[in-house]
Amino acid sequence: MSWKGSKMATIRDVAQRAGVAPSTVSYVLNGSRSISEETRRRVREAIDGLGYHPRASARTLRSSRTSVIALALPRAAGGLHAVDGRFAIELSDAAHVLGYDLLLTTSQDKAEGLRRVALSGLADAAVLMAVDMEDARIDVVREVAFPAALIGRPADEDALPWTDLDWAEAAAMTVRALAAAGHRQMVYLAPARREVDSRRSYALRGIAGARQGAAGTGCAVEVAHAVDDPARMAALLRELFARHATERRPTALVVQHPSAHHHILTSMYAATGLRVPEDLTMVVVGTLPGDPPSSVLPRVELPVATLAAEVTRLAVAAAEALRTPHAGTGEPDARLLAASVGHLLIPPVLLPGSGPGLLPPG
Amino acid sequence: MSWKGSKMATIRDVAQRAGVAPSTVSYVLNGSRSISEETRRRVREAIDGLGYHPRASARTLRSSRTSVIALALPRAAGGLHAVDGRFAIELSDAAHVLGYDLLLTTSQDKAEGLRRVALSGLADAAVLMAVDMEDARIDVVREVAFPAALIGRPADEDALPWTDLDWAEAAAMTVRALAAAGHRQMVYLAPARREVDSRRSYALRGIAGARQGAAGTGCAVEVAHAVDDPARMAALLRELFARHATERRPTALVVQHPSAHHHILTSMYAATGLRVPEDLTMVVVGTLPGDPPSSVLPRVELPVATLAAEVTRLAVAAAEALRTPHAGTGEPDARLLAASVGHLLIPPVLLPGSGPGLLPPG
DNA sequence: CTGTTAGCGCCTTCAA
DNA sequence: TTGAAGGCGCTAACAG
Repeated sequence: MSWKGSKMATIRDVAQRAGVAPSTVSYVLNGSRSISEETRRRVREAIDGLGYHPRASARTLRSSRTSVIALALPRAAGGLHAVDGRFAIELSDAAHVLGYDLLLTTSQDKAEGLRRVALSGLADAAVLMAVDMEDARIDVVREVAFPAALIGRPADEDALPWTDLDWAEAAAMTVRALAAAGHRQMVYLAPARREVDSRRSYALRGIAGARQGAAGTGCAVEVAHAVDDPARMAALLRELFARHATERRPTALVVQHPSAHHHILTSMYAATGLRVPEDLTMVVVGTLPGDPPSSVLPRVELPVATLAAEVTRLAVAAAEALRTPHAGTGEPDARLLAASVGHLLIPPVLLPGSGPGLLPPG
Repeated sequence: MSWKGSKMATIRDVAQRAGVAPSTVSYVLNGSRSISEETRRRVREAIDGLGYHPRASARTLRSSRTSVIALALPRAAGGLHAVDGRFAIELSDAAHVLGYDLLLTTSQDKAEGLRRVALSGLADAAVLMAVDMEDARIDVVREVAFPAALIGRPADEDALPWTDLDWAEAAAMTVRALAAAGHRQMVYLAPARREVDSRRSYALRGIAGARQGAAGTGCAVEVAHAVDDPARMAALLRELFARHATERRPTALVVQHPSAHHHILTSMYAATGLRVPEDLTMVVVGTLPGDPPSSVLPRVELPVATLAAEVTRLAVAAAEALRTPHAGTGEPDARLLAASVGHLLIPPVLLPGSGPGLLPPG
């Protein structure tokens, strides 16, 4: 078979074996011109016989297409959310569906990895995960005119194509639903303060949505920030729920910190003496689909697979737009890239959970 | 700057601007021969001035090195563990440390993705995650003589280099520690039956270790398999802990299903009326470092970062071994590849957790 | 210490 | 419907 010790077969070996020209083999391979059935069969046979497989580097050098999409993960301090890994895998699947491979780029210092991948032509386009409101990586891809699409809604919505869950509406809808169910006091436990300080889009929009959802309902919504340390989180929960007289104690807790809600759920009783859901209604925003502990609670899921598929589509579209020469000048046009910008804001769905729902305890 | 609309700078542009030969620029770039300080400086200036960056495809075509490592994720039915994504990210970091990028390959049908990546020369080596005792991907990489290393200990330990947590010892050590603390009856909740049916290495070895650990202690260890569905899991917990008379009820639960222990922790009381840790000692095997809900429990952590670093090292070593010509014949030798096989079995550490430890309730 | 040159394997225009 | 030939950008062997 195709033992790698000797030289591997090339397109010329195939041509020779099939008794045709190398170009004919190439055409058979990528079907860009009509080939007689007989020739095609002979070429196919030679390919199978030699175990031939085209070399990606030669293809890319010639055609300047890689069939690779780069994924720029954030990798900020402390930010090792389970959701990042889940996205990586879903994106890999989505890319394969479109005929692409996925290259991981944990961009650490000022998006250096992303810039390197773009400049060295390792990928045709990039997907940027977990964007900040003003993201340095956005400047990088624009500077080097590299096709890219974002998971996350940046402040400048027209700079690049993006897709995102509508976090603001997710939070607002949740707060409104709790208010309608009769809650008067609630706590919105937002992502850790570091996420807010680094202006992560989902965190800021979620908080804004919670405030906006409360407006007009007459509900009091206190916003707090999750902390990583278990002991400090327990202290925070005590502070939030134990400092009030019983009749003024919040009756609902909305958690937007996706990686903290397990911990909250398991430590709530020990920390505050309150049981979920008997003594406290808890709703989670941004859970991963298929997570059993979340499925008992009312929640808004983060549609990871949909987001992955959509952002991949947008990235590929951007790559194609850049490759297509402009009608007038014959050159690929930066404005064309901007014009191809598309958005997709996914409307949140509030799922009931298998528990007693949103009604206040008692 | 380096606007992509026009043609991008090549090594010849740099050479011209610096007044040297293209090869000189190449040598400055990869330092494989001594260059005068003056020349080096001029070349550097030209590179910066033009915003030049070498094209990866040209490099690869010429040198047949990609500086890319492929990661073959399993992607079996239902197997979307949080640990997979976490590994992907840690591996990406580990690869970057060694100067490699990481290409994701969600190998679905009979490792087709992996075979394609190997044959098309997209990567220098592969890392195979979550291997089965007899893994089809092992046959694939051997068939095409592609350098690879495994996360997970296969049945044939000498086929390829691998690294793994010593799951058998982790389970045995846990059971022994519980027995020493005074437990007489315990439950070992192993990974889902599907993991066992597909002969996942960590699952089989964990179960074997639990049994072996029990032998000689006089302890009764019942092995059960986690299930995904919350309702069925609750039923299982009831079955395991509620069917015995109180004095014969198991007093300890060891959970090896890494993605299920959150759910078990949150649903145990509702399902059985037992509280952790007041009424039941619970130990978790294979938790992810930094997971707050796990840190309250006694546990054996899965050292993801270490495993990622080690397996990357092994994969790169395998790639280099294959590239090095055999002393005698001048050809790279398949036996050399086999001889370079290395293993690393990481000894488990039983962490105490922030709770009351291993002592039986009451 | 530096320059010249021959490809690596493939795609694609041009010619038949 | 097919063949011949040039070159994508880079590295490394050979020559000075």
